[in-house]
Amino acid sequence: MEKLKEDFFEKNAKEVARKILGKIVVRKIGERELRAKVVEAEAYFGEDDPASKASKGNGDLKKTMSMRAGIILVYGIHNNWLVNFVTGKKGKPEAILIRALEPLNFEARCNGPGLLTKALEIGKDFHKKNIYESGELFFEDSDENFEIMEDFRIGVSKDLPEKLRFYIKGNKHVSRQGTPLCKTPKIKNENRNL
DNA sequence: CATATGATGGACT
DNA sequence: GTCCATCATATGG
Repeated sequence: MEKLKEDFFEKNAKEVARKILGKIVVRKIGERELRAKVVEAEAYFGEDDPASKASKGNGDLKKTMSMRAGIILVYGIHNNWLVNFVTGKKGKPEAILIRALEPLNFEARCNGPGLLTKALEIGKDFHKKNIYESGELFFEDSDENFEIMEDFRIGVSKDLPEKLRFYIKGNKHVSRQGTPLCKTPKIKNENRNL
């Protein structure tokens, strides 16, 4: 299968989050090549998205999200690294968060954004690299067919009134199949430009 | 430098 | 379902 190119990621984050499902993440570590299928992803926007830290004046994060599509964005939270990929046109702060993977040729738990970065040995050193040139982390296309579910994002305190989380129905590696926890009410946001 | 704050995960009821 | 250890960042003095 072919590597996914820039045009795949240049689209709206919501669309990319949906279409990345089923695609193959390839992580090369020396002689090893880890392959895993994306089973869950979320879309984030740097502006007009209260769930995104980039919306409240986070300089570097927002700047990175505005970079060219395909830039790898690594963000630390609690004691985990979360890996994102910049989407949309250059200048638009958008990204997708990879939340869960199905390991294909290795054994590891990848049913959560913090776990998959550990399994694939992705750390801050990948921040601002891109998936075209590094050769250590990229995506391969796939034409697998499956049913896509959508839901509100997980773990965010203030979500948009819009379903921006996508996952493969029935896949055991998805972090949560049921209703995600969303402690605070969804806020309204009419002005965003998705 | 000090402090606040989670895009978490796992253990537990 | 609930609780909470733990640490990379952001931000303010």
